[in-house]
Amino acid sequence: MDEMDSPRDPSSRFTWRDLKALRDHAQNSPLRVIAHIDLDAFYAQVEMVRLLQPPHLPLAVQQWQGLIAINYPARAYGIQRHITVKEALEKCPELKLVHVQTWREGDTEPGDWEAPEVGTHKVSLDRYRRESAKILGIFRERCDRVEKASIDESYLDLSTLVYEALLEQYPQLRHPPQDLNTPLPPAPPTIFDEENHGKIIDINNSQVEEELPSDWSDLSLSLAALHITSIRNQIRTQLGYDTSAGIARNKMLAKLCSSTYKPNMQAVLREGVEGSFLGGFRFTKIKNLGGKLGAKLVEIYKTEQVSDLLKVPIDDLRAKLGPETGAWLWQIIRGIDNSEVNIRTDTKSMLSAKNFRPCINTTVSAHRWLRVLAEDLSSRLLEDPAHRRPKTLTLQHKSGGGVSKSKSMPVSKGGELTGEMIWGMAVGLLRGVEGEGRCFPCALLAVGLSGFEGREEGVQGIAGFLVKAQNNVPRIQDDQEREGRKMEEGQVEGRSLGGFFKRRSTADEEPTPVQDAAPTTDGPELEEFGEKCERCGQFFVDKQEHDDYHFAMDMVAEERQQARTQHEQSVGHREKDREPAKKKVKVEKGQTRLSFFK
DNA sequence: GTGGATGAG
DNA sequence: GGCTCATCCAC
Repeated sequence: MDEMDSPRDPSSRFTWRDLKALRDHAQNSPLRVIAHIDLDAFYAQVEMVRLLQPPHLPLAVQQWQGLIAINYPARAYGIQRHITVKEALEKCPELKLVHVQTWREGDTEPGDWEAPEVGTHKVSLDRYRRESAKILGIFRERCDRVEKASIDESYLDLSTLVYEALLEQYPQLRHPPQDLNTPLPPAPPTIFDEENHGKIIDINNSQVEEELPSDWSDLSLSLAALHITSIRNQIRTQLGYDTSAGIARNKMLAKLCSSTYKPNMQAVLREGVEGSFLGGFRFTKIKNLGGKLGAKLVEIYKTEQVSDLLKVPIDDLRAKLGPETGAWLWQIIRGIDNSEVNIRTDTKSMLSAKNFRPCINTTVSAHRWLRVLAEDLSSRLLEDPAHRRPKTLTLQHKSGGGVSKSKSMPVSKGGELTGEMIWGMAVGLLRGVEGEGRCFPCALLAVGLSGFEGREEGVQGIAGFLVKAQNNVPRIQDDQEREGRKMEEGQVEGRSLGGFFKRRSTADEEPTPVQDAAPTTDGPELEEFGEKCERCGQFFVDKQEHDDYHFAMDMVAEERQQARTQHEQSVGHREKDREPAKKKVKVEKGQTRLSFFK
């Protein structure tokens, strides 16, 4: 049996250990299956569904005079992101334009104003956040490991699901031998078809079947692709949205994959073609190489092609980029990416910002805008299902000259964090800015909340928190060659040592102990810092600052009342963006064979 | 903990 | 370009 690479060699390239690693969604499992899903022209689709626009009509979402989302029919007219509304209409007079929702001062909720003015309104993305949450809900319903990457993108780790499907479909995999290094039994042939799996990326086309004998890796990808097809169908039938997806060994490849055949399409990157697939890309397309690090690479190596970088020895990369960044790059351009799918879904910070053009020049004006930002934040706070509180509040300020600075302060514990409280704190911080130097003219104000205490979802137990995800670190570290720690060569491990110890089979795993976590320090008996305010019950440290809060609050109280009555008069139509919108439910192909996953 | 940089969408 | 969000680092 010493014959190398015999085409008829029945044994699998994978071992039983690899199969267990798949079950445990280990980051280094060679059978790992990751999907990346994103929504096509997301904001535009949200408006199309809401307004019952037929899918073939051109539509764009507008923010002031710019476009922030353009649906595919509109793109066919050559309408792109950076052109103005005027230019877009010249290219396509029948273009349907929808402005994002906006707030005005005193509004208690954002509205659909036809022609909001940049001087008096602030945009609100709430509608898209809400739709995003619904979509995420479906992902999580169908997959136990979901990472929300942005408002319109998610990663799904399908490893455990695929493992379970494999066992169900191939019972011979249920009985592992003593020695886990034994090769798996031969895999049955895998047939991909575009109807059910999506596009199959094979660089050399027809030869692939010959060059790549089928193995369990193909089966894994196949099962994953079927599941993703089903999930995408669910998104379309329940919510009306088209998505694009990529299915591959890891996050980086999955993401590149999903963008290959947009829109409304998915692609599978088969085992064995990763190299040639990646080699064709400009490396600036790879995550973390789109900015300064990528530019630095271009400068050093005078190329943008991944294929050229493949010729550079690892030592050279490490010498020129620093040991960690160099090692990371060496791996990433070879398709090696062990970064984990991070199952955290609630956001860790919130920011509400407003650019001023032209700049604002008075404290009064600044206070009024802060009020709007604060109201935005407090309403978003209310929608947080976990009802969490931030630890820190930050005020950002950018002067007319472009100099930006930020100030932050702890958020004292207590009752509900209202818009007025947020506003009061922001006003206090602004006062600090004013004290330090030129505050006006002011080009930007932003208020942020961060340090949310996570009553985490707990669905996954604590396993995920024990792993520090050592291996995800691009960075430009010019001078400092701070070696300090080891982290050697290509093999960035970090995980999996405890893997087999910790986890039993998924079937007999005991319910994860969630709620005994520890009462933490939170609680009524906790001693508060500082002094308690007679008026509002808040605890404060800096009396001056807290007085400012009340001062500012009183000052604008009457203006607010005024603004409110104005608002009520002008609110004409405010159709809630409910509208079940049964859009285009056409018969979906490929549903029948997917049921085993459910 | 705070404030700046960087990167992404 | 405007608006969010995340992570890392120096202080």
